[in-house]
Amino acid sequence: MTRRRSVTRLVDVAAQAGVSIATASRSLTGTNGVSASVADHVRRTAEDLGYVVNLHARSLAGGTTSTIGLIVHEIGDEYFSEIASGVLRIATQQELTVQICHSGHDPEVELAQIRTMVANQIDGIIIAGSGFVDPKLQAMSKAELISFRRSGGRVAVIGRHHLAADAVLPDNRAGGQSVAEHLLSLGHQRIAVASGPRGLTTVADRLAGIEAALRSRGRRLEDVPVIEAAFTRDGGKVAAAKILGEHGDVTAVIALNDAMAIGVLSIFRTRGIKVPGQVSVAGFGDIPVAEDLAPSLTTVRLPMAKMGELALTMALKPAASRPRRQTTGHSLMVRDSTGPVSTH
Amino acid sequence: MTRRRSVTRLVDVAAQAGVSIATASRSLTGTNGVSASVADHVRRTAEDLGYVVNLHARSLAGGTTSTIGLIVHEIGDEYFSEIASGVLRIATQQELTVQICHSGHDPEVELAQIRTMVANQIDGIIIAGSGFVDPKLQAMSKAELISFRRSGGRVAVIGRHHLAADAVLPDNRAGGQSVAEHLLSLGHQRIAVASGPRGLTTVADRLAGIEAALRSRGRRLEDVPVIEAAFTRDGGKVAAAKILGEHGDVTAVIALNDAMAIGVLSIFRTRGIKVPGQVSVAGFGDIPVAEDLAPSLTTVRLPMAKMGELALTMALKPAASRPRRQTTGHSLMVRDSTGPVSTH
DNA sequence: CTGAAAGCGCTTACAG
DNA sequence: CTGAAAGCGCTTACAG
Repeated sequence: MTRRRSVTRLVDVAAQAGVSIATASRSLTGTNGVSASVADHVRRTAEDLGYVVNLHARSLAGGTTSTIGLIVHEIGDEYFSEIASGVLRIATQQELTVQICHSGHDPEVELAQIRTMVANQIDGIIIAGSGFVDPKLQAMSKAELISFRRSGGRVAVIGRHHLAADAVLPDNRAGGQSVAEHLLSLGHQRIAVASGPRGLTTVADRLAGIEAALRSRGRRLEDVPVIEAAFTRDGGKVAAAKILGEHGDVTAVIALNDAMAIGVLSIFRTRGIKVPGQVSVAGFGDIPVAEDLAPSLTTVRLPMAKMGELALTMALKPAASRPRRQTTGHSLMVRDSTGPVSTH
Repeated sequence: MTRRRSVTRLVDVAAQAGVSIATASRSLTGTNGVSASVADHVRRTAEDLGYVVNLHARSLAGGTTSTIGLIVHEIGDEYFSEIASGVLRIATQQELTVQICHSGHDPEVELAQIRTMVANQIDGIIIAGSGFVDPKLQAMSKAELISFRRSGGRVAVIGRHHLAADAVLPDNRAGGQSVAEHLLSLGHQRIAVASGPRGLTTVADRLAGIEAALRSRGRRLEDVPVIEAAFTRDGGKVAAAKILGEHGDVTAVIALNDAMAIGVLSIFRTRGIKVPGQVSVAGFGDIPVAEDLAPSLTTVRLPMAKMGELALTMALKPAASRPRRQTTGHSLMVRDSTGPVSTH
């Protein structure tokens, strides 16, 4: 954009304080080897002059940036804004700058964003979106991240990726199992799943958990309608409409995230379907509003903000020889949207 | 952090392509004055080598960064994540990097964040939090922004601030008036307000709108209990409890944002208070989930994502001689949480 | 403890 | 159309 007019520079501070720029630099960065009185004087002078260091110059000269990049699918989605909130909490605390961008579930966009971040000499990258079941889709991103790591960059991902990076692993599989078992134990036999794209690892893992629960009762996932739609509220609406149309006999719906569950509840409300009287509905994630829905939503709680904190914390540690994994727990929040299967 | 090992630099590309770094630079930035064939060759070479420009060096040499800063109170709040989503939409489109940070309703934190951004040679700053009624609280921020603008930086704020910057002005006053009139016309005489801190301009403006509606019916704001609490869901709970305890006769509650309204609904549900049968509840903002609450929330719709888009769009335009203001509209979304005053 | 100087990786007048 | 060179504002060996 426009060329910036010159502002106060280190050389101005040094001149004003009557020292060399080397001493001025050391005083301001807190490098030792400067007498306390001189350092103090320089700092005061800088303050008086309203000096702020040019981070680009510092980065170029010193090789550090103190900034980390955060890639989310869509910040308007509460799942990601909670994660982002956790990341920002730690970042503020560590005086780190955070760059944020959308990937929109698109591997090509993700790759472009990673490249931009690398170009920005970012210190670390956190990828918070779901991975893809097909490793080919992220092969380019993977190559980019490997070279980034090789040059000293740090990477942490949230969720299962084929990116060979430190990872925070949400308890998707076990969570899926818990919620399915909950419904099965309430007597539900005809369960449908409002699912996001099965190409996403998040979706695949949650489905795998549901499958495990079914298996333990001698049933198979293949016998359960899994309706794929967008991993959003609108996707939930689409899935709900389809379930109503094609599988009118279901007594329970598991939505694979809370956004979809909200869409399902919305359609059911519109169509006058009683929840949980006629159909039980469960979600996944436990975004803050889940307990304020009516009926309040039974869902699998994942510690989103905590996951953001963990990811950044991992990224700040020196790289290990092999990728670290940190699993989160989950808890099934049983609320009002699920109940025993009605027997009439 | 750690010093980065050297990666492919422009000089490597130039050597490989057999041209000077000046020509290589021009080819890559698309500056004209390079023969098409040479430029093409350089670009291909760069691609082959996986070259990505060092933005810090570019910034230092050229004075541009292509990055903008976004300051929100808290990204976990849907109001701000919607705004951020709008900002990111435009930013992606314009190939701009976005730095994001929390201010947490704290003027000092805000000031520190602004300074960091200025130090980062950011091209533009967007402040999305509410302003403060007391101009003194942001005097330092204002000074910082003025000097930032003087040196070529661009600033846009969302909401009323004493910052003398381009502003997107949410329709807070008119919105407050609309929602109050809605309730008054439903026959409600005893209305309480679940309010955020009155020191925030957002709160003050919404209250002013409510006051205008009351005045037009010959009533005064002073006669209405305005319960101040945190501008969050928890604050809404606190306010609701207080209203129930101290003003048990109210028939309607206006919450000054949707987060507070959700808290109010939550308490009312717990206490078994029928909405809108016993008490009507209205919010402000229309976050996406508002229509999915039960009862669905009557609220003032503000185009949050659009506001984010507008703010960045303004910031990208060359500065005008005097601050521009762009007002948004609002619409009252009448849903199920408000109804006529019960007459028994 | 302090300073002169090299160098980080680019862009952009300036000259040809 | 192309290149040699200066310079952006810092940090950090290297000398003293």
